[in-house]
Amino acid sequence: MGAGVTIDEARYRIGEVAKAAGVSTRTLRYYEELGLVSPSGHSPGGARRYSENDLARVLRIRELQQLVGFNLDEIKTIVAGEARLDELRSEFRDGGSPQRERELVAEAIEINDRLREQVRQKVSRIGGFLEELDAKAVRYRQIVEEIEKCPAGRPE
Amino acid sequence: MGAGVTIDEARYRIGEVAKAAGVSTRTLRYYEELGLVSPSGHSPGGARRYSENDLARVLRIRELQQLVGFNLDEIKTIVAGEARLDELRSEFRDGGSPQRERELVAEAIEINDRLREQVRQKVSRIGGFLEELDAKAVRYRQIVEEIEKCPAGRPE
DNA sequence: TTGCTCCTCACGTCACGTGAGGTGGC
DNA sequence: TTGCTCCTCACGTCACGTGAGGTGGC
Repeated sequence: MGAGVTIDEARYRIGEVAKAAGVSTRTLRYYEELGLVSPSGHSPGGARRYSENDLARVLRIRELQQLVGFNLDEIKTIVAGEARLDELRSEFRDGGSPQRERELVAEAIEINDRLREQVRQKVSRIGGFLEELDAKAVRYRQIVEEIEKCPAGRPE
Repeated sequence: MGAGVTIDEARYRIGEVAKAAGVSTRTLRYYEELGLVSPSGHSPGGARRYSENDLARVLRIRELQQLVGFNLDEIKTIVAGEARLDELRSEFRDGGSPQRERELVAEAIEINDRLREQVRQKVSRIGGFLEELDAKAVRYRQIVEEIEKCPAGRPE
């Protein structure tokens, strides 16, 4: 059922995807084991072949993992929601039921808003941390100046 | 040798420190095992007693771990450098050799600057990610509007 | 044919989580 | 004395790292 044409060709080897995403091949196989990203195809000999879309998924997973700090189980839920949204896009072009469209977009908005809130908090926390480091840098420079001014020790 | 007076009293139980730092008691014992933070004292019965300073160390470790993404081995190096700087402060007040002071401050500045650079990069990356999420949020809202405008399906 | 990359086990590691079984402190 | 918290093993888990030993593709 539906069009079986492969729009996004699977031509990247696992090592190429690993390098592009900054992960190990072991990591990609582990993600596949967990059902997070599977190669869109295989070579006749059984080697994994990834598509451009597969690589994008891996990059997305890394962002959620390293920048937001989700574990792979939470990430699985999020990317599943986003995959549903991709389905929606096809349905939308094919003129699916507007009722269902509304539902799916509402769901996507909810996922995205929750994510935004968490990332905003993270940005704020790490921004505060950076300010502390900057303040420290200023203080250190002042200490250096003080040492230079009285080279023979401290005047009580 | 030196003053043996405990300036910073060790009066917090492990559970209190754990709660205040948002970690488990297991985590605190693990940090101790690695030589990252040890309780400043013990009860007669052998229970750990932490000082205000110990808690600050734990919070510091968490920042470096969660916000910057260092592993515990890297963190050990950093906090060791900062501990040396605390030594410097005592030495400085006691009027130590200005030569040695200069060296230690220079070292502290280097550690701090490296840290700042990494955090800055992180801030920039996560900031970009947040912008993407914001853009997505706008797009989703536009899609909702479009659906509302043509409730009978898509024209063409 | 020679390298290089790929494959599947499978054990190791880091940063803890989670009981098991027992003792301490207001 | 009753809870609650603490103690030390010690095995489990998550997200991979790291070979072992063998096959595939330009």
